[in-house]
Amino acid sequence: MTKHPTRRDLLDAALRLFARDGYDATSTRAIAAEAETNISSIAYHFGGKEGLRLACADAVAQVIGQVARALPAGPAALDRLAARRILRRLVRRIVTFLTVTPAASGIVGFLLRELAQPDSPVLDRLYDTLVAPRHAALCRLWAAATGAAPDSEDTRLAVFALIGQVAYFRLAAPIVQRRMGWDGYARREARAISRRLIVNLDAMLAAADG
Amino acid sequence: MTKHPTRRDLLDAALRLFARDGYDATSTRAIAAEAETNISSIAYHFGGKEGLRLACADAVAQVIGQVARALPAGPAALDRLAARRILRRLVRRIVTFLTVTPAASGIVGFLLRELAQPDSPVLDRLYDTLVAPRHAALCRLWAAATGAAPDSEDTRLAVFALIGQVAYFRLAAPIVQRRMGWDGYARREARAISRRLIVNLDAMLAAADG
DNA sequence: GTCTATAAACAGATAGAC
DNA sequence: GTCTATCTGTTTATAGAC
Repeated sequence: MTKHPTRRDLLDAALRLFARDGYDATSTRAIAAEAETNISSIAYHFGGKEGLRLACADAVAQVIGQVARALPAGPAALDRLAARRILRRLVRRIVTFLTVTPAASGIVGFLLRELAQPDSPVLDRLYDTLVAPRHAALCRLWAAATGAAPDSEDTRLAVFALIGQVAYFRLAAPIVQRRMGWDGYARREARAISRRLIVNLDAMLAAADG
Repeated sequence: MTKHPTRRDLLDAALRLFARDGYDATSTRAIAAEAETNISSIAYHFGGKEGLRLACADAVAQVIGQVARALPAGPAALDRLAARRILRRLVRRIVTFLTVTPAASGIVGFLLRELAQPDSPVLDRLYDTLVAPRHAALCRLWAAATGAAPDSEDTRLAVFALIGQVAYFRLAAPIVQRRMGWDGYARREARAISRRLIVNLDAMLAAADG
């Protein structure tokens, strides 16, 4: 055995299996086998299956944070055109990440499964450190791009709708790919999705101009 | 005990629990308890846990079929305005169903969990009887409303994007409601979501007019 | 740090009384 | 049809050798 089973291997394996099959459907035996180590190493490194789940949540939050780093953090004033440019870049960036990045399937699959579960023990952590600040930043960007109030109900809903149409392509990937006749997501498919979502974004922005 | 435990009770309980916690995380004991009957009645009525899952899939397909019944089945020619009217009605109808119908949470939750699982044994059935024909009908409607080709790649993607932004509000309901400061979805919330999604739909349609 | 072996709880399925 | 009781396999966690 030339390769040492490590903490990192377990984390990668767990993220992949949690995303594909769900937390409960994934046994620690399967994770250990995928990581090519033994079961008890999970308890050693993470304290147990639940600890591994929380570690996955932290890893996911970190990666998503990187992808969304194009978002301006502060409430700096942006003119309309600059804000719209950033929004378009973000949509393209997120679609590319969701489709062609190899680890994206696991990361987003894990995230969406946890978010769909109202009483998930990792939801609080993910919401406070990831969802709330990023969504607020997107709302400020949307407000700058459209002239709407950043805290208005409609602004927040518009941002959720924007996120929703992007996220759906990863969430419902099996049926999307089947219906499109695609074997998976690669560069060409990412471009086709990106193009349509940018059209939609521009249409929503144009509608805001009255 | 005035109420007889029945097949229907088991189906309702299973749908609710499968949607909330996922298939694997739901034990037959929990289903039986929720239905106020005993475990072995699952085997009696459905042959086992997997049979109950398939029965849930059939029930879901039937209800969704009812909600989408406003969709024209045939390839009858529609003028632009009529097609757009139907599209708007559908969006409102689906949002209302997703938010205020009590059973919607269970039905959609179950559906989305199954669709997210590439190798789910019920995916094939749901895809053939529900997803593919409804998506195709929506594509024809979209084509009639915009002048695009009903089978073009972009038309199919546009329809998925449209579905995605609606579905997201049910899928990510926990974070949406937390961020919006909502206690749940009721009439007022459904109207707010509907209003934004109709704005987006009209914007997308307007963009198609060049 | 990594392993084997095992404990204690839990799963789904089923036999058989009524 | 509905129930109790139980079988058989699997789960997570852990004790302890190395």
